[in-house]
Amino acid sequence: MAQTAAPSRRRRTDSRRRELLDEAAWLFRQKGYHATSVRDVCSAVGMLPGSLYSHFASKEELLVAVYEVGIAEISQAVASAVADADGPWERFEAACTAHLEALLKSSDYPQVVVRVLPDDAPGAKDQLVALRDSYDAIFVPLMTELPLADPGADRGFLLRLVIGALNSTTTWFRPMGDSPRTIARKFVATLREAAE
Amino acid sequence: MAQTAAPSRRRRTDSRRRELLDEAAWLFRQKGYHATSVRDVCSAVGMLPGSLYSHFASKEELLVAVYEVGIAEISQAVASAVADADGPWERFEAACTAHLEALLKSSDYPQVVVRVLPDDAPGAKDQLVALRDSYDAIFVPLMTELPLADPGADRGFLLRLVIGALNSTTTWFRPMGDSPRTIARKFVATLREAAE
DNA sequence: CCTAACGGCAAACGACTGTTTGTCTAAATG
DNA sequence: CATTTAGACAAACAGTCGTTTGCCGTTAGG
Repeated sequence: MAQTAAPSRRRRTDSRRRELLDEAAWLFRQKGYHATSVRDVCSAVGMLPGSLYSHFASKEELLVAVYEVGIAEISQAVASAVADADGPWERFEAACTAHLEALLKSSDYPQVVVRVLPDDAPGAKDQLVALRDSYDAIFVPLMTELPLADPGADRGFLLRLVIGALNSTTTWFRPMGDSPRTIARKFVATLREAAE
Repeated sequence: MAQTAAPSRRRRTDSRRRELLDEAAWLFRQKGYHATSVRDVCSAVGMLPGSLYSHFASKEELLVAVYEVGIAEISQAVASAVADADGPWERFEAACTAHLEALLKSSDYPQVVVRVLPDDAPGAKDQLVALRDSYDAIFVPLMTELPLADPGADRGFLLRLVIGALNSTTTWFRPMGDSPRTIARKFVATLREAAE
């Protein structure tokens, strides 16, 4: 018996907050954290710079909020893709496909997580690192269940290289080239031949 | 009959210029381009901010100079390592080893090339992109001569993933863990099993 | 209906940004 | 020895940064 009727007030301010988040995600992805000013974000949504502080306590907290959405989006995409796949390699490929699609299509949020390093916001570094780690944790069981040619292979080592390779696609990906799904298929095929 | 005797004056100013470059490389690698101010660099070498402009026309030109050293260092390391190796896979592994050692040991310069994106300095973007491309070109022949299981594999695609994976090591590499040489060996071994 | 709360505006805060200027000093050149 | 040259200093430039403050209008809750 908490909030029975959704307050329309809350809804209106939330939409304004969401506008700020969307614009911040776009700008952070495009120009990076330091090259994006609070004034850039606010003017893009038709707001004065001081008004942002009604929604976020600081620029760093704004970044954390964008990070949270980005991690949530890509985590959910990967988790549900994995749930629909059978077999270790199939789950792994499903995860890679979902990862790339979340990163390269639709939303700006996940790309912010890749582009903006935790060190860029020293005051929020711990939160950003924790968010990144929470995502990596999704991949860990997928890697450990993978039947590799060398069962004693360093899975943590492979995991970091895999995620590094996947994230590097943001540098060179072009919509007219291979689709994210195709990239993931080629990528996993290469690794799979090594394992069996 | 140009400069017969090396002027000690020139040497003195060059060493000062080198100090600025070294400190800029350290700071750019550590905090990024935008988070590093001209005052940071100058005060680290005991200089006033305006004096930097006796050596570099702008902050962006300073970045370009650091980039050039970084590209030169890693290019030379890879090229000479490749020259000493026989066989396509051996050359490829030698290149990866040299790449990682140049990136993870000794110098700060190559890491700046990985961390600072060309978009961070819009006025120098073309120069920075050209420098990056000149390095990638070293790897192209190594990839094309690689005897892969699928001879029709997309070599350019693989090249980008390989470099992305190698560069991602800067995020998680710790000196107490695997050495750059060991990382390169494990990495190439995984790929090689896939190819033969 | 009243009142408390809140989003947003307007304006300014001090700190810091990259860069320019004019002057001084010391070393290299003829 | 006289002259040129250039690195460094000192000081300031105009602009931008993230953030704070006081106020106003609207709106939700009692």
